[in-house]
Amino acid sequence: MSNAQRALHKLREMIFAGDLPPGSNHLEAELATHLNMSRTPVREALLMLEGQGLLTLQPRKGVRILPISSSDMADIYDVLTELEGLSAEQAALSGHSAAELAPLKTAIDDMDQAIDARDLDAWSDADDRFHRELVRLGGNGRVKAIVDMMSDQVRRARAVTLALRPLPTKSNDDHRQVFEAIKDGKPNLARETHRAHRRHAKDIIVAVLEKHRLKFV
Amino acid sequence: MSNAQRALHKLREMIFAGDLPPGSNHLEAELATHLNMSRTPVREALLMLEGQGLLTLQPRKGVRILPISSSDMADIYDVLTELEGLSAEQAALSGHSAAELAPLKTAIDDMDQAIDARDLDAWSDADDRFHRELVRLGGNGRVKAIVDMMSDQVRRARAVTLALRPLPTKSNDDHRQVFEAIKDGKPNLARETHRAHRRHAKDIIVAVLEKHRLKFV
DNA sequence: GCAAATAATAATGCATGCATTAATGTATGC
DNA sequence: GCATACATTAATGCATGCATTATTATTTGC
Repeated sequence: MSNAQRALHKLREMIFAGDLPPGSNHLEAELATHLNMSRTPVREALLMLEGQGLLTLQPRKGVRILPISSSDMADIYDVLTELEGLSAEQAALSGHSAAELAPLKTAIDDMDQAIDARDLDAWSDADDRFHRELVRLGGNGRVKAIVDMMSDQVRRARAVTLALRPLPTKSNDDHRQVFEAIKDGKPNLARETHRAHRRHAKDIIVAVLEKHRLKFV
Repeated sequence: MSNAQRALHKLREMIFAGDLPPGSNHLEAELATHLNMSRTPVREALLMLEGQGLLTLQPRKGVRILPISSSDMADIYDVLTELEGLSAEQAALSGHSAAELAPLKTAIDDMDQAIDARDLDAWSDADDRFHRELVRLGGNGRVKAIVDMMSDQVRRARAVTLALRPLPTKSNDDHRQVFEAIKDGKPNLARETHRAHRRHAKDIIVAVLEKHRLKFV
């Protein structure tokens, strides 16, 4: 694995772990020293992360980790609503076998378990799996790439919001309905059910972000 | 303007002009010589273009300009259908003034003129303007960024397909209906009308690409 | 004559150093 | 005392060169 790849992964980790918090600035040289390599591969990694919307390179001001406002999150959820809705529709149209749908089912069951156990991390992990699997079943590579990027942003915001909101006990009913619609080959139902699910999730997370926006820089 | 920026723009031009055709391979050093700069800024530009899905960097094989298959184009149009549909909906919800909607109207009128004059380039240009303006009116920055990227790919494919298909005399009726729905504040109508328009366009371009896929590498 | 091993070639990945340029601090004139 | 000009500082942007590594060519053994 190249140094640039290593830098990319490490910097992503640092961003998601909060070592590089939203709104903070960092010099290329600092990051290079920290990563124990020269500026060249670090710069390459930073350019890629800029393309992914996680930061911007500001000449002479350093690398700025982009904050996520509530309106950013609204935009992101709107995109997710459309593209995951499309994925649900396409998945229902594809006539996937029970075996192919198994990971989706597993994710839903895991969420149930996590809710019973009041385990936020486990729930969050299973929720991610559900949405990733849904998009995979949709079979559109571009959608997958876009949703992955947007999900990164959601994950960053979730680091703040998850502790601030109740366990989403109800959302798994939605997931199960989407699953059934896909299994039964009902594209329109799958699509609209999932869209409604995402719109609801958007309202919740945007409200939480608005309420606690002072915590964001 | 930095050399890296210049390289980015120049390489994009070369790709869209067909100087770097889909499927072709090129060495970093060659490109750097051609652009009259060192490999470093060229490499930075290439990394950005890789992020935009126009090419891939293959160690020791050179830069490969990505070909566009008919199934790629189907995926891309599906994304455009959803996100532009969302934009039309949001634009209709925003209560834009006649002045704000003027560029959209102008683009439609220009397409009419281009059709009368049998001017494919002018039509293509006005069509781009219409879609870009629609997305701008939608007011979602993420949607705009994604649609811009996908539109680049459509433009690359269009370089091949435009000469192969008849002037889209009918499509301007669709555009006008979308415009009216936005002006009249009918989000659902705007959304569904535009979605139908894009689905139709998808069928046409995919059919053309399938028929002439041998021309693509 | 063919296969495998080895050598030669060539392109990338990265470290390094320097020139450029923006930002900050200092001094000078009014 | 304030504003403007100048000097200083520091970070980036980029050129350069080299080490690494994959590919190709060559050789050698069978």
